[in-house]
Amino acid sequence: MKQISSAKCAFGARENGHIMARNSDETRFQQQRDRVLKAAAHCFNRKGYSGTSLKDVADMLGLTDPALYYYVRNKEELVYLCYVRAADVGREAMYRAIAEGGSGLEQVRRYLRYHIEIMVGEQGPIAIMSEIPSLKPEHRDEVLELSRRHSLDFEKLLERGIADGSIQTCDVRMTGNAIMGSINWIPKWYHGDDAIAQKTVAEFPEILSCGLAANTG
Amino acid sequence: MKQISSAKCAFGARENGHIMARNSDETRFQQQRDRVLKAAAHCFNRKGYSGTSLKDVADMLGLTDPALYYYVRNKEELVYLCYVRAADVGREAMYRAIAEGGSGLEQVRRYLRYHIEIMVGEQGPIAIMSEIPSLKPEHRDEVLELSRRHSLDFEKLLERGIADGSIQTCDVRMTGNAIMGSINWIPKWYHGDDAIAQKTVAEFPEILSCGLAANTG
DNA sequence: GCATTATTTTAATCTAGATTAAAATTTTTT
DNA sequence: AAAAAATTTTAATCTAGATTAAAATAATGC
Repeated sequence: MKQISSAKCAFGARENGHIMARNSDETRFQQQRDRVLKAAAHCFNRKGYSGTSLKDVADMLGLTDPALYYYVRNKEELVYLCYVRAADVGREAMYRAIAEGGSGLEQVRRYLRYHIEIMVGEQGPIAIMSEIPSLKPEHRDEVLELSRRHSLDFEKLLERGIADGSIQTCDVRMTGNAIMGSINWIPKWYHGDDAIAQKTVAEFPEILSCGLAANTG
Repeated sequence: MKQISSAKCAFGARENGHIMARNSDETRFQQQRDRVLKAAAHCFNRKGYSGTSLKDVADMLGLTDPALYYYVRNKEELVYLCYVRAADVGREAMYRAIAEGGSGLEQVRRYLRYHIEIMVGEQGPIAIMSEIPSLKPEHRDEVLELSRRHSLDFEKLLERGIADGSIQTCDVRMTGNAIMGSINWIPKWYHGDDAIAQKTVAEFPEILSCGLAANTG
């Protein structure tokens, strides 16, 4: 009985925003839920949304499908949380990149590196946002909003670089679309090979930004 | 009765490769099926795979869902055909670009323009390949093969440009991943606005290739 | 060790939406 | 205009996989 209440409390915490865990039980719950989200992201990226059943996700964790309902209300919410998590890591990467200052171009490069490091690193896999439209309206709107805001933030970064002369004049909207597309597509071809992860982190940020640099001369 | 036979014939033609239509009836059948595939691509891109029912697709065409079974065996085949079509337009764009010759960089630029023109133009919408993993094995393997071959062809193009000095040395695999990701993601943000289509065709190829050009000097 | 709470399981439901069958309509052929 | 073929519809099924209920197990606090 109380477990439902506790679960509800945890859910409430999530729904209300970012309330700190009040005790170690909630922390454990959230840790487990994170494992669920990672497993789900892995399955969604590898088997597609319709191709992954809750059983697939549960199997990865050595659980049985109904156990997942202890952590999420339903499959829709599972997807939703995966997407919120994906948005979070992007925002986090950008936040860190900006906090460290430097020219616009430097910040862009750093953001790219951080975001990519996360996508191919420990914290991954990050779910590709393929099924936003089948989220329920409130969730869909929220994720779209997060996604839109991230794009706008990136465009602001580009504008900053144009303003400080480190980035050449360009259509920031289209440039943003291009670069974000590349990043969002990574999970399509990256499947956990460490060597490729290394290479991606080393090469990708440069590839994505080498066309941006202003001609200094 | 015979209608099934005729449908089978049409299916057989597709399965066997590229047999020309023997009479106008088959042409009409194929035209209608193309309309079905376009409608499906539109729905999949807008509503996600799991979010689009066959009824959604049928509604777009003023049909009823079972009517679609006259054109495709099942939903899986509908997706499969959408993806084959997507692969076709990419191959077609590359073929045209190469046929017109020029330096490696010129060919790359032309390919990008052609492919993008198709994606935001009349022939669109082109389905995003989000659900390859849930295709049945033979279909999945075929689509993956088409996709892989296209990537390799693009990498060859890059290598040609590097060889002839029009493109600066780079990791062609990663560069290909980056550029293809941008292109594949287009349907995520392009939703049929003609003005944006114009802009995309004008800006995108340049954005994607401006980092490639060798420093001539 | 007992009581309480948290977590997971087993065993049923439940349902949207894919699929099929048969009949009706429309088109083409002769 | 009748017959044959092509296309679409209406009316049922059918099923995988999500979801729920209740019970069982494990963990925690006292």
